[in-house]
Amino acid sequence: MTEEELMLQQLFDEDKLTDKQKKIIVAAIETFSEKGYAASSTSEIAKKAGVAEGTIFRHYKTKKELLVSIVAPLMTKFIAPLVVKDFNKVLDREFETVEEFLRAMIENRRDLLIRMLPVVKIMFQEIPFQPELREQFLELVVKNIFNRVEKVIKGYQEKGLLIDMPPESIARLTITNILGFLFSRYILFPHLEWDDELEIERTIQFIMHGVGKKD
Amino acid sequence: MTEEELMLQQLFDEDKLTDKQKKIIVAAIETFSEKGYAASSTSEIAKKAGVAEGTIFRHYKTKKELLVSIVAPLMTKFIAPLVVKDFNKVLDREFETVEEFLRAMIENRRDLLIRMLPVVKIMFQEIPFQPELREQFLELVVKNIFNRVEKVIKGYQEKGLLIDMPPESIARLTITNILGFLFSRYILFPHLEWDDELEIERTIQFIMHGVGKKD
Amino acid sequence: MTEEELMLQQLFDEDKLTDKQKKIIVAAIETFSEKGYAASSTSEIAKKAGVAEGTIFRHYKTKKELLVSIVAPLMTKFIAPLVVKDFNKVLDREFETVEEFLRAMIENRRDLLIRMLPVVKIMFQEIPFQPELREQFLELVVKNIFNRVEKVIKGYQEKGLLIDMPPESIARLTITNILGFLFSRYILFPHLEWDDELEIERTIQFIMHGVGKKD
Amino acid sequence: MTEEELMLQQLFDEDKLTDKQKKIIVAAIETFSEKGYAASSTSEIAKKAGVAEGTIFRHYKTKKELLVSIVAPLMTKFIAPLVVKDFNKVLDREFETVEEFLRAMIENRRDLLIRMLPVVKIMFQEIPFQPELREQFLELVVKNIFNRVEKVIKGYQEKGLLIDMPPESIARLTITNILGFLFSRYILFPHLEWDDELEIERTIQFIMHGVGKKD
DNA sequence: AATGAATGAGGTTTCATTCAT
DNA sequence: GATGAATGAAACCTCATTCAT
Repeated sequence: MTEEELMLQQLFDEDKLTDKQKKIIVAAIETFSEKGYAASSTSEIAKKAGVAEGTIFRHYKTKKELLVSIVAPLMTKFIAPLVVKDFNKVLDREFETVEEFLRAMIENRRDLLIRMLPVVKIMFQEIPFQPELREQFLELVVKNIFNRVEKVIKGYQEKGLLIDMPPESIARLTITNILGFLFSRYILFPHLEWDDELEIERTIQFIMHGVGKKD
Repeated sequence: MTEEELMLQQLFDEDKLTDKQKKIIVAAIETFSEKGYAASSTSEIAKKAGVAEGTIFRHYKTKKELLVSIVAPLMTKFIAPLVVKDFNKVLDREFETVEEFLRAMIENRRDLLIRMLPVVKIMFQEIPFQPELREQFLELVVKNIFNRVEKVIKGYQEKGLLIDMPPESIARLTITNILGFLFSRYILFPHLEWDDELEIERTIQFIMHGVGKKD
Repeated sequence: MTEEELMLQQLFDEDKLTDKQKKIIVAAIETFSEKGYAASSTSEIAKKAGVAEGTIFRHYKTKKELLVSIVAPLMTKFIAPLVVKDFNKVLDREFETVEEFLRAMIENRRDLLIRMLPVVKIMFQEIPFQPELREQFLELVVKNIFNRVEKVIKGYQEKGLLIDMPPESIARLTITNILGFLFSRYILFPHLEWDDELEIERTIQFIMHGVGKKD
Repeated sequence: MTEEELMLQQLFDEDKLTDKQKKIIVAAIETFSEKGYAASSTSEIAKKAGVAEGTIFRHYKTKKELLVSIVAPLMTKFIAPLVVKDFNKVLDREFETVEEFLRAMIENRRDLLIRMLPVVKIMFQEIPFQPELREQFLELVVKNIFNRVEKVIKGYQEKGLLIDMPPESIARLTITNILGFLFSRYILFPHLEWDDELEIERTIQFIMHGVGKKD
């Protein structure tokens, strides 16, 4: 419960939520994440939250609104550091090498992603089926991240630190590897033993140098 | 319809399916893929297939059996070339470089994956929620592929064509990038314009050399 | 039950209704008529019909569709004799006086209206709230009846048997009195004692001569 | 709002209503009239009134009490002039002809009826379903009006101004026509164009002389 | 083999009403 | 007096599954 409240703080601290609302959100996240949105029943969520079923619908007009209200804040939270003014200037100054930049970004967002893992899971599960989520995701995350990240990539390309592949491809491949690691690590095979720091290092190394032997 | 029948041939040719069964499977694949398993109703599938609701349950005892009967064959089909005897010897002889091997593997399985895309989508959507599927997937695909692929990787490492990272990490990173491309290309953003051949080339290049400039 | 089935025969004989469907309709008519559409629950109707609640929704997609499917046939049935070809010619020949015509019309439709009384009640209760019913009513009943009746009225006016008031006003006033009688007789005060033949005679007399004393 | 307040003054001036109560009543009348009592929700009324849901139940114990508190005053208001002492003497002196009497009565109550139309609509809609209202209506309106009106009719019959039909029939037919006009005019087809004065004249003419040509 | 009417459990949502603040 | 969060019963409706034909 403590951990869930911490997670809620991260996602929802700005809103003033009543006690019951918090319980509903925690229960909904847990249920959606375990069984998927469509297979979760509001009655089950209500029971798990210790709340009358009607209470859910007093706060969220529909079940889908409950879903969106859970997933949407994650998106804005996730891109938060990217919408800080003068983002790239800061980056240029702070990180001399791409490795440092990658390591900082991964560290920076990893905590959030891990803590939000159930919500992240819900988000990726439902994006293919919920047009609202898809639009929000494209609007908030894809446009923002890709725009900003492409600028950063161009900067490093001009410094001669990255190859001349189109920035959007570099962005796609890089993000794929970061999410792919997290996905394997925390969603597909969480029960295997992982040396996180080592795997992150390997992922960064892979992104930078591939797996081919330089000779 | 012709395309769907072709797809069925690929997946189900060994079974003798009646005409109605084929229609049911085609309709189920389409519906599960569009709306997800839990959000698809058997009545909708029956309507789309042009059969009576009862007919579905004559062939598949439950809705879940219908799901499994659709997804399971894909897994065996997918790993088919890997279970051929002397798989790695064949590989060793045929491919002198890792690039060639990767290109061949991607080309070889890509057609199947793309043609089966709706089924692939269903598979990945439902694996987290259906223990039966998860077990089958781990047993058939993960163990088989990783075992075999690790052997191949070791072979190339001995030839000095791959870096000394542990084989399972190389496998993970490589597969992540291939699936990551297919996922972005066909599931997340199928409506964007893609130059497939080019992106595959870039993915292979990325796997081999990363994005850092060699100097 | 026998009477309800007779009523159903009148209203629905052309459709092939299953046994359960008939029971649903009978129960729905009874319930809607007693409590009003909005205050009737589908579960109550199902219980009264001796049917599972789901069965109602197999035949009628929504509760409103059930309402419409009950009321709509009444409208077409009611105007049936008016859409017979050469309606007015027949009338002209058969009835020399307006009184005879009125008496014939009242007799002719009265049976139907009385037998259908619960449905008639439902219809008038719901027309103000259900746009679908209102439109159907205007389209089928008002346009048809008024058009035809106005022709008849003009015929009698040309013969010098009716005063020169505009036909639509004569129609409105006449219909008002017929329905007003039936409404008072069967809906407002059914428990009072009525001499039907006498009241009909008085209503006709009233329509023809008013209540003012001719001197 | 001004018009609604005027209407409220007419109906409710004797009670000391708080500001919120007035808003609740106005909102309830509007909602009940538009959608019917059973299909109106207290939450919608509260929203429309700009008060909290609980506030309604502070003033009216149940939803039905709210209904009754709206409709009941109309009944007493409506029969007000009829319960004035020496009603018929006054009438006898003032109106030499039945036409004048009818015209005066219609004019006199028409304003009230039109202004109160939403409440009238509610009243007629709900009388068949609410025993309380039905009893009140029978007690206050029917008995009072019929008793008094029959006396008036007998007076005119003795003067030789009305035919010898039983007074209750004359009353029924007359009232039918007046209400029938108002019902058609304001409830069934309010959107059609009407020449009110003309229709009233025709209704009076019809009541007095019918539609048969005197020859 | 195929149908489709029927089921009843369970889904989401609405609602009148209560009560702590 | 007023609020509005909370309730839980009941509303409408959906659905996987069964079974007589």
